[in-house]
Amino acid sequence: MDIPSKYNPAEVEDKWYKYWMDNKYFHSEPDDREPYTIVIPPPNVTGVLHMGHMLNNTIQDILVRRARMQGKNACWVPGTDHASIATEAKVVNKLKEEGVAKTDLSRDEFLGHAWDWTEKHGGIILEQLKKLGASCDWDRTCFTMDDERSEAVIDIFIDLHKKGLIYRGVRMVNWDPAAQTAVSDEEVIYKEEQSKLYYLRYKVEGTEDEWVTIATTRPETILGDTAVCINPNDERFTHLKGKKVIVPLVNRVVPIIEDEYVDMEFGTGCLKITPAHDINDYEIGLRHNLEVIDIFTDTGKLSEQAEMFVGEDRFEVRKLIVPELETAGNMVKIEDYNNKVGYSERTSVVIEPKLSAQWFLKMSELAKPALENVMNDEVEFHPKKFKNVYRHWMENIKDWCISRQLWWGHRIPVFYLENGEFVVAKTAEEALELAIEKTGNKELTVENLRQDEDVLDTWASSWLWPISVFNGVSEPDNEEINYYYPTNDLVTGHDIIFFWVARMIMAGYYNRDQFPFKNVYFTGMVRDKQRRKMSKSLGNSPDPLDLIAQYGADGVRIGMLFCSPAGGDLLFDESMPEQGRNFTSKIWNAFRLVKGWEVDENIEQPEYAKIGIEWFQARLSEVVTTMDDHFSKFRISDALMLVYTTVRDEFSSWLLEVVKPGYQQPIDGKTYAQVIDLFDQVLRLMHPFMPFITEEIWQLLTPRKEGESVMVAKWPEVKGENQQLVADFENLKEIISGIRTVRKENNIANKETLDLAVKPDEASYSKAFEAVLIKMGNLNELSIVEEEVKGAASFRVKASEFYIPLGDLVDTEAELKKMQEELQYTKGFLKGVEKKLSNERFVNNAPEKVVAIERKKQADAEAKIKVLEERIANLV
RNA sequence: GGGAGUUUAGCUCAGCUGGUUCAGAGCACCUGCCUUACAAGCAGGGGGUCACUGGUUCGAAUCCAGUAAUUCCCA
Repeated sequence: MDIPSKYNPAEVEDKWYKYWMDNKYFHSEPDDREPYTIVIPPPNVTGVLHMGHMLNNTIQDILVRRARMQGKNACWVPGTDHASIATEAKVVNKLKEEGVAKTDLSRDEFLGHAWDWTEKHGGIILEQLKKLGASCDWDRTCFTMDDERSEAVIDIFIDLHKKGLIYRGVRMVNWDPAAQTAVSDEEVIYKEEQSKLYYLRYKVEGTEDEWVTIATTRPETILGDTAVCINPNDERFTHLKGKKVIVPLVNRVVPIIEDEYVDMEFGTGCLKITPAHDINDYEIGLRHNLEVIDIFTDTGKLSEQAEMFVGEDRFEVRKLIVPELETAGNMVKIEDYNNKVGYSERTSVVIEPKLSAQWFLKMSELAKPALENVMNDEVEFHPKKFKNVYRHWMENIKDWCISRQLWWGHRIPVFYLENGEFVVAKTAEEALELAIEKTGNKELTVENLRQDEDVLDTWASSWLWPISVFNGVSEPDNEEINYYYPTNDLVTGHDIIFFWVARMIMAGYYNRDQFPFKNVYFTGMVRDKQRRKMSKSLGNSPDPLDLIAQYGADGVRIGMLFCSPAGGDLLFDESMPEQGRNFTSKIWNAFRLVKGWEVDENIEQPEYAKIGIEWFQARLSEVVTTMDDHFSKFRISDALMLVYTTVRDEFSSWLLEVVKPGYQQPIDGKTYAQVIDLFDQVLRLMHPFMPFITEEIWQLLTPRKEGESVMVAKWPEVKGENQQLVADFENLKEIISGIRTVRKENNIANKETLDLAVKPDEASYSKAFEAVLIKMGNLNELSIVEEEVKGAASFRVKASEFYIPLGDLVDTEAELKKMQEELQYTKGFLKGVEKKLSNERFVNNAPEKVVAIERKKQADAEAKIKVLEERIANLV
């Protein structure tokens, strides 16, 4: 076999991905095996793969591949969401560039363009996930706006409305003037900004020169003022009670009202009230029955109601109104001021609080089981700390504004009659029936009904995702939903815990009285080395596909995970995939070594090989146990680190070096077969993390049948456990390490053989390992002695002593110094132990096991001190 | 303003029920080595007042209180 000296991921990856697809290994159908299910957090249909997706999907793939190897019926459902606002914004922009305004198009025409866009760009991201090795069941790919998913959204709307949980109300919403839609509280990002605080004075009605000064950051909103408010407890303003003031410029007379909301410390203690454009003012307005004057249009320009600057942009007006106020004598002063301004997450324009009629979903009842079952760990969060965050949000939950003033999305299934009443129905025809029933007017036609223009929030479809991908909303008793639901694990960023995770849990309990997933694994954010978020505008985000091309998918996958503790941020740096790639090289070279051996079936298995293999099998069992433990606790990066060190240290540096035949010598058949088997086991452990290289090597390691694959091979089981063997081997490693140190300190090359004399202590020296010791130490002779050896370098492992005769070379001074230091340290150590043991309360109160350990430490230290003291005495 | 988290080696972080190998890992650094699979490597090595102050305990990185720094979420 001709094995290339360098592993070439580009050649290998596409080949095996195709092989897996051709063999339908990713595909799942319900059967009698235990299911293991993950639904993908659907990425935006028009998005491209970024580093966050890489992390997220790598983790999902690891979980799903391992489950598959454990014999479960693993099903990872992929898909995308339609991202109402973001996609519509992109389509609007594209049309604009072509000289077409959205307002020139009919709804259907616009949706045609949106679907074109979706078909052109949608799915790119899923194709990119294939490059990463994602083992999704692509036959199940879903889209939040495909027929089944759309039906689910409409059905659930109708159902929730029937149960009285959906209502229409006029509320202050977060208005995005660019997208011209309401957005949820979660979609508003507050940023601290340097702005100005304007002090304006309003003349008191009926006085010549009496004024009231207020402070505001938004002077343009005075045009919508309908009151000035003072705190009833504020003695400074007692004289103003019951009076009226004149709003500057527009000269509207408005009342001075009293409300304890006003902070007496802030500004002047007087507050202007603009009920249409501030949530707090709105609530005060309701309490005091104030007029509401909406001075903005949906695009953020001044409306007719403003009376001035009509048609000008809101920020332009802020500049224009200041000189006007100065001229009119109303401007008292302007101060610098830091305040927080809300921006739309989608369009990055300043959010305008605006009154409008919207559809809301009542949350309090839905939240109850969702909160309870997270707090009692029915649904487990990893890491646990997110339970706090979740609880806080759930306990203060507000109704969810689910309507969006957009066209791209699920149109609200509400049909208005001409008299303003409405019916809720799946289709216009059904709506007509209901309308006739409601009005008793048989003359009604579809023409008399008008469907609500708005669509539903994207999350109103995403929250059904774990159910709707199995069509479990519209057909709640179908075979698939019964088999795959609830799903096992959800892997997602902690930034969408409210948007999505919380709402999915609510939907799960509402629809099926069952959690949607057992575990939620929250990943951190991928940031750059300076802890900045990866973003397009900063240009600090590498293109994942470039990274894959450069380092291989396996290298990128494990590179990302090396530094990715659960829930912690990941500080990405190119050295990470580089380290990942280096590790793939390491494995490749180990493979080349093994496959390069010539096998001779006539040779007996050497003792060293027999022991080395027994040891590694025992050690591997420990590793499997620890791995399973790590996975059960979602310590994915710990699991990876364990694989990494096992391959590099235990497998390559110890096992392979131990069994390796001499230069140009053949290896015996038994050892070879056993090493191949152990290599196979190791590849299986590595496979979920690095699927491609493990498949390549696994296929080349030994002849395989068509259709076999490491990805469906059995996950290694614990066998050949032997704690004593592993512990003894650790002593052996220390001895060999001691020999290496002696070589180094005395400049003795590795190829020069040495003699070693051992003054053994039973507990720390096992004769069974001598064959390995001779080989790994490159020893000429190994002898057991009862007395110390003079003229030799020495070292100790536990209470065993080792001598390497060096004749004249030995530096007695240095030896002595070394031993004195060792003695001093051990004495100090012993002192600490003795202090503990002489404390009666320790001996009486501590568990027996702990005391026994201390006694053992004491005995070991005493033995070592004795050895050292004798040796020093003889040297002096 | 309210709440939560974090603080352990130069960096990023583990440290699980207080007790062994409790002060660890990876990276970075330093020293050897082109040794026969691997220099994208191997063999070694140095480095920490576990933020600070107190408390509980036979025993604290670990539990409690306070202080400081810092991050995030919410308003």
